[in-house]
Amino acid sequence: MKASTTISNLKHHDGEEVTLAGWVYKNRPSGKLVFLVVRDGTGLCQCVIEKGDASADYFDDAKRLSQEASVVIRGTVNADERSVGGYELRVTGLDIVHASTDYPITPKSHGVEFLFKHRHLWFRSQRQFLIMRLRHTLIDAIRSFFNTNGFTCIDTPIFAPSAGEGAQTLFEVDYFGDPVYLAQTGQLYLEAACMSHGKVYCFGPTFRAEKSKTRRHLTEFWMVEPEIAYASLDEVIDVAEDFVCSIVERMLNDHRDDLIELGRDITELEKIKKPFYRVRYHEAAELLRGPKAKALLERDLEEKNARITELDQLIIDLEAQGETAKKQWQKDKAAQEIVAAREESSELKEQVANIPHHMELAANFKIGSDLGGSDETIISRLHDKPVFVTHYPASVKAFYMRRDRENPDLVENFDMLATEGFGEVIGGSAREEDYDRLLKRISEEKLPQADYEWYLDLRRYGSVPHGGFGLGLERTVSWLCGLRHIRETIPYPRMMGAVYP
RNA sequence: UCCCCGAUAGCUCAAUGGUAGAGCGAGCGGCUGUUAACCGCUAGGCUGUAGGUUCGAGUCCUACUCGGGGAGCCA
Repeated sequence: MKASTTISNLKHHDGEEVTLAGWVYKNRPSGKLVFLVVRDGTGLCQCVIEKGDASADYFDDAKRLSQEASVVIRGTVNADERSVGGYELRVTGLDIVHASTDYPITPKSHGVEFLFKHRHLWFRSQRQFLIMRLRHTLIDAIRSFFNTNGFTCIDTPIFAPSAGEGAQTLFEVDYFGDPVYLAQTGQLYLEAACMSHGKVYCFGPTFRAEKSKTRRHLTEFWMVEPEIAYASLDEVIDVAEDFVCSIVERMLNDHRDDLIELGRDITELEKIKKPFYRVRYHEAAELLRGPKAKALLERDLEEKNARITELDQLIIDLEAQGETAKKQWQKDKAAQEIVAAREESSELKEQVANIPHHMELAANFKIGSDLGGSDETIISRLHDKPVFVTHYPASVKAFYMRRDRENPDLVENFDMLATEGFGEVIGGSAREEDYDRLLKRISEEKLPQADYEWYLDLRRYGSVPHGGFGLGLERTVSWLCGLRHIRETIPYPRMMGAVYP
C-alpha cells in the first residue's frame, strides 16, 4: 500500500517496476485495454492495463474505476511519447483503496460559482494544483529573500486594539466583551521591532472588510511587510526593486513550464529587471493628462471595437458551423466556442463603455486626488517594467507617512504598479520619525492619542529615519501567473458573501 | 452603496407567448493505443422565490434572493 516512487521521479526508473499511490484523474476503458491517468500530487501518469495479461484479474475492476478513486498501482515504467509526462506504466498490479462515485467536477466546463462551492475538490484539478504550487514557491522565494538579506521575521498580532488604516474597513471581533479588530497590517508593530533588529519583516494574513466585489479583492489575504531602520525612501525603494527582481527570477527558474502551461506570456516576466521606473506623483499626473495616455486609450478603443466585430462574425460563423456539423461533438464544440465568444464580447463591450469615462478621468486628473484604478492601469501600461509612483499628496495618505521636508504638501511614499495593467502590488513609505510632526498628524486625523502612546514612544527614544512596504501575496500570484481573478490564487478565498467551504 | 447581465436536468447550455430539449456526467451494452474518444439504450425537471398581465408564461411586467461583471475603495 505504499508508493516506491512518485510520478515526478519516473524518469529515474525507466524499465523498472515501481509502485505509485494516487488517484484516478481520467479513465478510458475499452474492450481489451484500460487507459488510466493517475495523479499523485507530483504529476500525471498514464497507466495501461491489458486484458491479455495473464495475471490481470483486476481488469474488470480497473474498467469500472471512476474519477478520483484512490489506487495503489504497480507497473513497469516505459518512456512513451503518447503519454502525458513522457512516461507510462505497464500495469502489473492494482489495489483499489477507495472508490469514488459521481465525482462532481468533470473534465467538461463548469461555472465559477459551482467550482468555488467545490473548492475542497477543485484543488485536485491540474490547473488549481499548479497555481497552488506556484504560490508555495512564491512564499518560499519571499522568505528566502528577506532571510538571506539580514531581515529577522517578527510576527505581528492579528487581534489589534485599533485601526492601522481606514476605520471603515475593519472587522470587529468581540474580545472578552471589548471590541478589537482583525489586523489590516502589521506595520506599526513592525516599526517597533525594526528599532530592535534593524531589518525585520512579517508575513501573515490580513483582513479588510471592504465591500468590494472585484477580481482584485479578498477580505482575507496574505501580506509580507519589511521594515528597515536608518533607511531613506530611496533606499526602501531599492530594496523593493531587488526583492521583486529576485522573486520573479525564482519563479522563472523553478516554474517556467508551469507558467507556460498556465498560459503566461513569459517574455513579459523576463523584462522585469533593474532598474524599474520611478515617477513622481506630479509627473504621473502630467502623464495622465498628456497625449500618450489619450493615444493609449484611443488605440485601446479601436482594438477592442475591432475585436468585438471579429467576435460577432465568429459567433455567426460558429452558429453556421454548428448547424452544418455532422458529428455531435463538433456541434458541441461550436456551441461552447460560441459561449466563450459571447462572454469575451460582452466583457469587451463593458470595457469599451468604460473607456470614455477613463479618458475623462485621466484627462481631468486633479492634483491632490488619489490615483484611481483606471489611472494606475494607464500608467502601468505606458511602461514595460514595474513603475514606482512616489511623493503623493499628504492629504490622501496615511498619518504615519513621512512629510517631504522640501514640499510639505507631499509625503515620502511609493506605490509599485505591476506590469501589463495588473495594478498596485506594493505600497510603502518612509515613516514620520519626528515626534511633533507625528503627534500633529494623529490629532489632525482625530485618532485617539492614548491608543498610539506606544507608537509615539518609538519617536521618544532614539527615533531614526525608517521605512518599509507591504506586498500583497495574492495579487503577486495573479500578476506572475497571469490570472485574471485573484480568487484562484488563495486556497480558500474569502470574499464579500463567500465563506464556504 | 451604485450600474449592467444572468438564474431551465448533477454540470454546461438550447427552446417566435403555444407539448421543456441537447451534450457531458451517471447506469447498462458494444467497440477502439486512447488523449474532451466513439456508437446504441436507460434514468434524470414545480424552469431561483413571491406576485401580476394573458385563453395560455421558461419566455412579458414588478419585487425579492442568489450569482457574475464593472464603478468607487484598496494590497
